[in-house]
Parts: sequence; C-alpha cells; structure tokens
Amino acid sequence: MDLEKKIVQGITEAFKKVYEADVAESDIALQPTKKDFDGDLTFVVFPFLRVSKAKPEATAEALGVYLKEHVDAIADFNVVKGFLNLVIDNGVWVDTLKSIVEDKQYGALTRRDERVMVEYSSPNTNKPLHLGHLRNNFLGHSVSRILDAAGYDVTKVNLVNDRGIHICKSMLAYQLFGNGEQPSASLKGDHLVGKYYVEFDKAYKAQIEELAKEKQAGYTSLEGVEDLADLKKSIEKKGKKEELTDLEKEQINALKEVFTYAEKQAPILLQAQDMLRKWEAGDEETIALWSKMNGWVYEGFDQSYRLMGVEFDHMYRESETYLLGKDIVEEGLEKGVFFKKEDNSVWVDLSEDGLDEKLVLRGDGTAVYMTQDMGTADLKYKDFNMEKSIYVVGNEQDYHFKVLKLIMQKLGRSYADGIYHLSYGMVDLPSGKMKSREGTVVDADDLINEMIETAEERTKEAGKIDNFTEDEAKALYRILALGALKYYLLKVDPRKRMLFNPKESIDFQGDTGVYIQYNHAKIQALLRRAEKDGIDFSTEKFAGLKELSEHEANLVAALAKLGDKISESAEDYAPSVIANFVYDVSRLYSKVYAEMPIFNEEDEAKRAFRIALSQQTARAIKIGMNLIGVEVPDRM
RNA sequence: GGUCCGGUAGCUCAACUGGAUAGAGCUUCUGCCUUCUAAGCAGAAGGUUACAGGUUCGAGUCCUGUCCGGAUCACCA
Repeated sequence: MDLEKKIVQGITEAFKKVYEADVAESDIALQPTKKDFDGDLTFVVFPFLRVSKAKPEATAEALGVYLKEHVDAIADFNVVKGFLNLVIDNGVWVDTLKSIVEDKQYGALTRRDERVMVEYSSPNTNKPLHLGHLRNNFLGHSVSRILDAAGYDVTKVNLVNDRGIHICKSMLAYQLFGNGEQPSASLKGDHLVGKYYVEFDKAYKAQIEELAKEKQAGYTSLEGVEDLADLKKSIEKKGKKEELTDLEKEQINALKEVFTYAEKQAPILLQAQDMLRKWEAGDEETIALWSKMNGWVYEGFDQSYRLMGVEFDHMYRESETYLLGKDIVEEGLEKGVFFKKEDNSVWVDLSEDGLDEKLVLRGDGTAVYMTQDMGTADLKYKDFNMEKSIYVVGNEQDYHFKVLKLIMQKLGRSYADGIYHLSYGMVDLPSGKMKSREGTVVDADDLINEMIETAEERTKEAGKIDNFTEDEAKALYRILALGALKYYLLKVDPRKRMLFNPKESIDFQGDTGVYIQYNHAKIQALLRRAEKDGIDFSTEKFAGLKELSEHEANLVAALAKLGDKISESAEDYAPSVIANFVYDVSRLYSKVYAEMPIFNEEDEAKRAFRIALSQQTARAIKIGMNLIGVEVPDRM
C-alpha cells in the first residue's frame, strides 16, 4: 500500500536532511504499533543509530519532527525509547476506504506469466478418505486458490495410487468373501472396497497366527507358550526399558524368525502377490475385477470431493505412470549422476549433500517409488510446462522429496528448483495414530456428515432459521459445517501435527469459521436494510469525514492489507496467513459493530462511512474465506 | 545411533521473519439484549516461551549443548 511507501520515503529524506546520511528504502521497515501505545505505525530507530550518531530518543524525535512537518499523512508522533510511533491522519483512512471501494481488483494481484502445479489429495484406491486426507485436500485446494489470487496460472492435479499390492489385497478379499456385494446407498463404493481391505487384513492375521503355531514346535524356548503375538509384544515393550533375560533374548529371536516366516508365507498374501503379477501381465480377469472395483472407488471419491468442495484440473493414475522413469535412470547413468552396483541396481550418491545413497532402480530392473516419481515429474512438465511444482504430501515423506528435488537438480531439469514439498503433520487421535487396517480412522464422509448434523442442532438451538425453506436451511448447515472444519484444519501451521478429538466436536464459538461467517451474514442483513431504506453510502457521502474511532481506523488499516496477506501466504504456501487475516478483520469489525450506531447515527457522513466500511469488510471476508475454500452465507 | 521437524497460558493456536509490557479463542468468574443478528461485546483470571549457556542496544525468534515428542534412514508406495 502506498501509505507505507510514502512514509518510508519520508524517513530516508529525513535521514538525508537531518543527518546527511543515505539510508536505503529497502532497509526501512514499519510495523503496526502495539495496542498499548499511541499511534498506527512504528519505526524502530535502533538499527540506525550508527547513521545518526545520536541517542535513540533524540534520533526518533528528530525524525518525527521532520515527518510531521513534511509528510501529509502523518498527523502526530510520539517517542518511546527507540520507537517512533506515528499517528496517521484520519483523512488517510477515509481515503483508503474510498480507494478500496473503487478498487475492482481488490484481493487479486496482477497476473504473472508463471505456471504452478499443485498436486494434492493423492488417495489410494483401496480405502475411503479419512481425516488426514481432509487436511491434505483442504491445504492443496486452498493453496491453489491463493496462488491463483497471487497471479499465478495454477493447475490442480491428483495423482491417484490405483495399483500395487495393497489394491490387490482388497480385490482378493472381495473375490474370496464378497459374494458379489455391490455398492449401495448405505455403502458407497470406496467404503465397500475399504471394507474388504480390512477383511484381507483380518484373514491375513489369522493365517499368520496359524502358521506361527505350526512353526513354534521347532523352538524349545517357545514350548508351552499360548499366545505368541502377545509374548512378542510384551518382550519388545520390556526390551525398550530394561535388560532382557537370556531366555527372553532367545525367545525374541525365535519369535522374529517364526513371524517373519509366517508373514511371508501366509497363503492369502501369496495369492495377493500372484494377483499383482497377473495384473502386471495384463490378465483379463484380474484387470476386469480391478477396473470394476476402481470404478466404484472413483464414484465414491467423486461424491466425497463434491461434499468437501474440492476439485482438480487433471488426474494422473499410477497405473499409467508406474513404468515411467527408467529412461531417466539411463540418462542419469550416462551423465554420471547415478552409478551401478555389482548386482545391477542403480543408485545415487548424495553424501556430498548431507544425505546418503539412495536406490533409484532395483537390480532386476524394476522400478521403485523414486523411479516413478522422477518419470512423473518429467511427464507433468511435458504436459503443463510449469515453473513451480507443489507437492502436498505428509511429512513422513520429507526425505523422499528432498532426494527427488536434488536428483532432478543434478539432472539439470529446468523445473527442479521450483519443486516444493508442502509437508504437513499427521492428524492424530487421542488414542494415537490412525491406522486404516485396524479400523481406527476418522472417516472423512462420516466426519463431514456429523459436522452437518451438529450445525443443524446448533442452528436450531439458536433459533436462527425462522423464515428459511428446507433447502435453504440444509444449504446453510453444510456451509457452516464445512466452514468450521476447514477453518479448524487450515488456521494451523501445516507443519505441526495436530490432535483431533472426535468426541469434542469442533467449536462454533470464538476463533472459528462460524464466527467469521456470522459477521458476514450480519453485514449482509445490514446492507439489505440500507437498500430498503434507500440510504446512499457512496464514497462522496463520506469523503470529507475527519473523525473516526480507533476501531474504525484499525479496521480500515487491516482491510488495506489484504493484498500483502495474499502475497505473503502465496510465498509461504500458508493458508493460515489468510485464515488469521479474516479472523482479525472479523474481530475488529465486531468491535466496531458493537460500539458504533449505524442506522441511529445522525451524522450522514459517519453513517455512510460505517455502511461502506461494513460492506468492504464483508467483501474482504468473502474473498479471504474463498481463498481457504470456505463459503459465506448471506443469512444465518 | 545419523538426519529432519516440532515443544509458547490448564487446552487449541498467534506473534508481521531480531523489537516495546508475548497475544487470541476455549474453559472459569463478572457485567451487557424494550434500538441495526447475543453463533456477539466489555472485563477479570491464567506465562521462567521445555532447560542451560552464548551472540547484541534488544531473543519466543539466531548459534551451541541437553531433555521431551514425532518422522525418516527399506530392492514398500
């Protein structure tokens, strides 16, 4: 905003005139004045004492005197130690609001000719989406919108993991135990497939136990033991804390052998592996089952994505990309970036970069995860030609993406520097980590639907929907529920892992999405009344206004920062910046709203100003909430 | 064990990238609806920023070490 620029220029000028010193404008930073002090903006003079060769108070005083005299916007100043607090003239805030009203592009930065790809969601087609996916999807979707607002050309892609041994597991279980079950209204496709993934695990565990029992006979140390798994657990637990006895050591070794054998030889696992081989060989029957079940899952996902309000421009499927990357391995060998070991496996040595050696191709010539990701990276670039590539993936893959970026840099890919892993922390439950195989997950669909029910209850309690139609009420519940959920997940720094307690439903009071939506709805009601009463609150009506309350001035100052906040959040890929911004704006507005009369205000200029301020606040809230993927209601 | 990430009020989180007396919300307590939506506003209470050093005018923020939690170090994806 040019207010700050003007003041910064004024400060450099002051340094020149008062101290005959050159200070670069880029070295001068202003910060908002803390609440307890008088003023709007503060300049910290400590770093410039070398230049002024005077005491902090004297320096600040001298600069303040100069600024008050030469910069129109500055009405007054005060000095506290080395802090020069500047009081901005109220007229500036009135003008600022006026320029926001007139700014058709408010909240959209100038376009730049730069393409960014955001990859997010990336589900597996063997189980439904869960709470962790919600964080991922909301993050990716929000970052896409923020980058778009910041002027980038954004492509949203979803790389679906639709093949592999885990997919075969649910296929096999369905084949064995499914009895031809079909998706239904009560069990959508992704949930149905997920159910058989759990079934597989149950059967697998039972077989392991059985095999282990058979194998137990060969070990004297395990004679008479009833529950092998239980014993293994208790010894492992003990081993972490204290020394084991000789018998226990012998037992744990025996147990490891027994279970390794059982886990590898369980018939149902061998069958699944066989199925994967058939799939790779293109076996018709297997492919048909795979297509059918994946189709169910995609239908289920589509419903979930619609419910969540996220979307994609392009889908990549791993079944189509998993063979890619082998040519890059060849290229890397030629360029000397990779090297081959005796067993023919191919590696990259990253010890110079503080990492170790990493496998990029197996000895038998088959691909690993890294091989595929290299290939996919090239494919994406070929398809979309982007400068930046954001991967929204959990922090468990920090190492993988560090390596991927390094490799692509070493291979000289133009897009390599633009690779960014937007790493986020896991969502944990009070009981610990979510494990889909063990059924301890918070399902995404269930959670959203529960939130919608809660929203309905709260709304009815508050008696807010007297003249809503059934459809309007339903739409409102959904908006409130998703708003609460998205805001809750996005206001936090993505890197931090977070605890989610399903028993305590997400708040509807205080620092929440609902609070922000409420302010928007309140303003819309106010604007409807202004229109009904035919009140003119155009900029001419308040142009000459000289008197503002502190809260009004603060609110205008906050509204003026929207653009800065968008660039900041785009640079850091941080939706939390926007979430905090809309909350700040809402809080400031609440104060203004509570303290200031609007329709009862006699002074027409003040009344017009307050209505216009309300209107622009609603505008900022709507823009900001849209950036974090949250809708705002006009009534609630 | 190596590497990376985190640790701020009882709880959930901020802190403009080194600035002033570390701020919000939840919870608890006290006020405020015969005038614009009380899903709100005003106030009270709550802190050795895990710990110990260091850097400097100034440290939650930077450096070193320690402790706690998590992730990762697979020819799994």
